[in-house]
Amino acid sequence: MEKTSNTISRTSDQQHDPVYSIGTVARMLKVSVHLLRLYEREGLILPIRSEGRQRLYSASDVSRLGCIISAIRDQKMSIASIQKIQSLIPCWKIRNCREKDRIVCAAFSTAGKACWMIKSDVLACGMQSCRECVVYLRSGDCSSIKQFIIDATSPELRQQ
DNA sequence: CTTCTAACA
DNA sequence: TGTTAGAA
Repeated sequence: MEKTSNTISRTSDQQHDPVYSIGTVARMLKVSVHLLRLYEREGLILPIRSEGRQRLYSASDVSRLGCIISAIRDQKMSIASIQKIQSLIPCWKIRNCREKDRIVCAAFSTAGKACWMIKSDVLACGMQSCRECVVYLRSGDCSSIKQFIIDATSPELRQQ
């Protein structure tokens, strides 16, 4: 079952296929390419790069960006506040990190940055590509992120 | 298309 | 601070 997997299965998944150029995404979301690059620098989005170092976005990247843009535009959230919320996602729970690993993990001890933004060699999960990690992937959908955290963390926390 | 810097509201 | 404009 994919519920217990830490990565999304990769069999020509249309949702996660990186096919859109930055210009295409900018046109789809009605924003400038400059802005999309800023959001990437700030760690809000992780597009992959083609061999020519050009950004490629998937369909889920586009909906993730839609979520971000509406948070900034409509809900008047700042980039920093989005980063703050993302930094509070319990990745150690979601990925079932051991206690002794979590204690020394840079992703756990760093405040204000999401785990996928942290470049450190002391990441407990040892994730190579955070783009394919469930913590990053499932946190992009504003409408289901709370349910995702409930499902992904231990069931004993659910009662009460 | 890319990164970088400067500037606007 | 979010966003845009232009250089190279």
